[in-house]
Amino acid sequence: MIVSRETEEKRIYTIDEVARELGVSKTTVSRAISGKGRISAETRARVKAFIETHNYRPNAVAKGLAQSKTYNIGLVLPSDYAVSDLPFFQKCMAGICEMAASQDYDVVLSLVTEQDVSHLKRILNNRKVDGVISTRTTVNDPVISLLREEGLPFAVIGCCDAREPIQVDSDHREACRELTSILLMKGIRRIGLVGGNSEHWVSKRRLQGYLDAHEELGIPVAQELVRMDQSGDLQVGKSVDELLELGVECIVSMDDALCRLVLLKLQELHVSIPEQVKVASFYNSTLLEQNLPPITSLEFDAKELGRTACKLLLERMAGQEVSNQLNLGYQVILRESTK
Amino acid sequence: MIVSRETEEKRIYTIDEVARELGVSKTTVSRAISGKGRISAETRARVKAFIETHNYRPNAVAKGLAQSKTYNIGLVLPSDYAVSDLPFFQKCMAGICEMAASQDYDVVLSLVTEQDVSHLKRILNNRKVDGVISTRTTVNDPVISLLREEGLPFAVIGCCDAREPIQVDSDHREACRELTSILLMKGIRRIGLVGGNSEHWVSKRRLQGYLDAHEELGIPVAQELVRMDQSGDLQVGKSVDELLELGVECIVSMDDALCRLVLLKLQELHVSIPEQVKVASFYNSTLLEQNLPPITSLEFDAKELGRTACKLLLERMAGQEVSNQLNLGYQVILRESTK
DNA sequence: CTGAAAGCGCTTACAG
DNA sequence: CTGAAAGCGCTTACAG
Repeated sequence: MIVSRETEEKRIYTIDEVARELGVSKTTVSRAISGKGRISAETRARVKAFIETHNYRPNAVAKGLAQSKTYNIGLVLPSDYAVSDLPFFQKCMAGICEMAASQDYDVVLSLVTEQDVSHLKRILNNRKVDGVISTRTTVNDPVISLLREEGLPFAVIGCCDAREPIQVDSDHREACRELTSILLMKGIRRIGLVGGNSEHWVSKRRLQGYLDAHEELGIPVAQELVRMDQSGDLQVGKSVDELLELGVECIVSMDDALCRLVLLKLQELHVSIPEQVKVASFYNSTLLEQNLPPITSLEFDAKELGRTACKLLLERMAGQEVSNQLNLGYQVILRESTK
Repeated sequence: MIVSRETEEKRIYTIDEVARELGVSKTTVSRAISGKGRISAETRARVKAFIETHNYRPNAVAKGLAQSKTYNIGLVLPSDYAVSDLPFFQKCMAGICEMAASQDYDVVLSLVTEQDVSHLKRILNNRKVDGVISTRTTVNDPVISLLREEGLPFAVIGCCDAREPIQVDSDHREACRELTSILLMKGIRRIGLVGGNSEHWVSKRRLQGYLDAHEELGIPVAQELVRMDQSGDLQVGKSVDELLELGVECIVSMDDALCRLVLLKLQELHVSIPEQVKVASFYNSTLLEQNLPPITSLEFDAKELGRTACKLLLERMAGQEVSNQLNLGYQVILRESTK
């Protein structure tokens, strides 16, 4: 007897104590729980029953140490992203957590900026994770450099230069190409493009899709209609002014926050949508939900991106061969704003 | 010699190997690193130097096991929150991560809903965390029940019934009381209140502040102007219609998402702000940034809430006595929408 | 000031 | 099918 009756409920057993109580070795208890190694059905049942009624909960950290695993994966989030991106990251996070939990892995958070990846460094130094998922990639991404140096398995949601990392992404190039094509085929010629940080891979890919669509249809691109590296209401407002001057027929924004700024400016100028100018955006987030008129948008399944990235990462961590690149689909949602 | 020259760079040492290389015991190495126990300055310097040049990084998991700690705290986030709340949670998260990292703790994510707290249960069962921070509280909060049962130290950002948990919050009652007072003292009498889930403590507190302000000034509350449990554009739109019918002079929304719906409806009805109806909101998030006219709002320092909750939790985990309740400040930002 | 040894709570060859 | 023992990589009384 190890504990008094009164405290039995709250007692946290160790595997040693369980073994002693049952009169077996801890090897046996371990096997009954893990399912590894031969063990008689009867013994297993006895152990399982005891564990159940006495609420024995194996210490995952100790288990990890014995197996040289942490059962943690690191999740790198940019701490400097815009509000409009939040729903995207939130959904990624949900997908990642779900998949990780299904294999009894936990998710350790690391917030970084492009200037400061020290938080991730700390986690890697402490060896608190068996793998890492990063949720945004930039050109010369310091997170990726760090991860490659470390030699830890990792996945990115997005893409990067290197070949080894697992890269899961929506096909932004193709999505933007299709959206642009549709607009061009409607006879809309002067399509303005309002984009964010051109050092983000995702921006580059989208721009490429926009250019591809024009090339395919043999329609020359008017470079002055392409406005990258936009941020803030003043800059976007100015760009909208200039685009209107240039006779733009449609303004495609690379994210919903930019689109919101475009919409505010158009409203201020009393430009009616879609009569005078058509509008399209990305992400289809709640930020633009309920807008009048409803806004044409691309949609990506962020949760599925998270799930997939996590699944592939776990497989690679388990030593399986996994494909390095995977593009998930997207949807074009046509609404009144481009009618 | 343990390793060949070529692989030396990448070699991950154990404390045992470091000790052997230096010809000291691992006790000594441990002491040199932790600073605990007596050790000669010279020995310490020698150990430190070796560690530095050979890139020895103590295994935090093993350290944790030896100390019966995990060096992790759990962060419970509702996975079902609205977009407008995201910046708030994001900032909390940043504050928590920052404070945790400063004490070499990591943050393990747990996404739950009011219906499903199984993810948190898993983490508690695995004993992967030494303490927990929850970022939203509801009446009969299942997260809090679980945490109290478990007997783990925890903090909430928000408030709850129990007395033991650490509760860090903005003073929502007082904030809403002050905002309402200001409006009442401007001579505005019929103030509509559009609120969210009335089972959320934060909603209750705000409502109380609204009522208090009226009572203090001896102004009767028109119950029909109070609209709790609002969500979705249809319901909010209908409430706005009805409030206007009732001759409302100002509409206070309990969060920026609700306020956005109110604004959309007012715009649709061509009601001008602030001439015909005044408008105020909470959070002062980017969701309403750039709105014309600018919206009067309360502001809370979410990052500081996160920092503080984490700091108090870490202190309690270290066995210190800490105050259970702490209210942080807020700001009232008066803008054109209530002119 | 320093070290040998036990311990944190598990897993897993190895032997029987 | 089962168990004794070594090991995962640390910390920490205890003794010297």
